[in-house]
Amino acid sequence: MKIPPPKSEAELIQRAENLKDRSLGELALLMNLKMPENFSREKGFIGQLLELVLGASAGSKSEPDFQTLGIELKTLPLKINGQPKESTYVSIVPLLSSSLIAWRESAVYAKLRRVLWIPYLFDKASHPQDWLIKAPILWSPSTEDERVLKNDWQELMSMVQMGELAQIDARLGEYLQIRPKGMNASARRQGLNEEGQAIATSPLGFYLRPEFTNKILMP
DNA sequence: GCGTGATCATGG
DNA sequence: CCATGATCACGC
Repeated sequence: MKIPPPKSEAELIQRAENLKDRSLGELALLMNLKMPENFSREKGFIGQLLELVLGASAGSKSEPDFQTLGIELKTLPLKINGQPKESTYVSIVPLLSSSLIAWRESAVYAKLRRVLWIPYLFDKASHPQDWLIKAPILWSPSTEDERVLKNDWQELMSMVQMGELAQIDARLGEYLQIRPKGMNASARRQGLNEEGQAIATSPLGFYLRPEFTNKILMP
């Protein structure tokens, strides 16, 4: 079952709204996919299932999922109280960007300028096939959201570019944080030290804090 | 091997 | 309980 990409934002929204109150098992059946035996391993399954169902196209590229529409797709697991259960991965942290990057030219902005959020109820008490999809939210950051995101991004990227990797941890950033993003703790990438020399470091990613995605759910 | 899709697992 | 740091599968 191959779903073509949506031709317009309106078509994408309509598709997404048709998924409301449906279960993950239904969608997997529709796409002729088997639900994973071990969900704690295939962690990306739900995101990939929704990409397929909605006709997303970017694959593993560093671009928004719906390239021609400029829209990023994000699934968002909710606790039973309706609040986000986890942070949301945005993109890899560029460790070797030699020149200064403008916020609006960044991968983070490219992905966050317009996001289709698909929330779903993550409930450990039931099987993932019974988890329900909630109403989609097509979102763009408000002026104030963008101000904070840009500020976080600039402060964190400044540290990366100044070679202050040792001082970066997940406590920095109001909405946007940096955390490891690799196969495991021994994964290595090339970064810079304070002298501008190449050093080995962990691969890092930008993540949105759950406090922020909760504001998106309850504007 | 790297980036995307993310969630897991433990300490405090 | 929850955030931080660690981890897993897949496509290319």
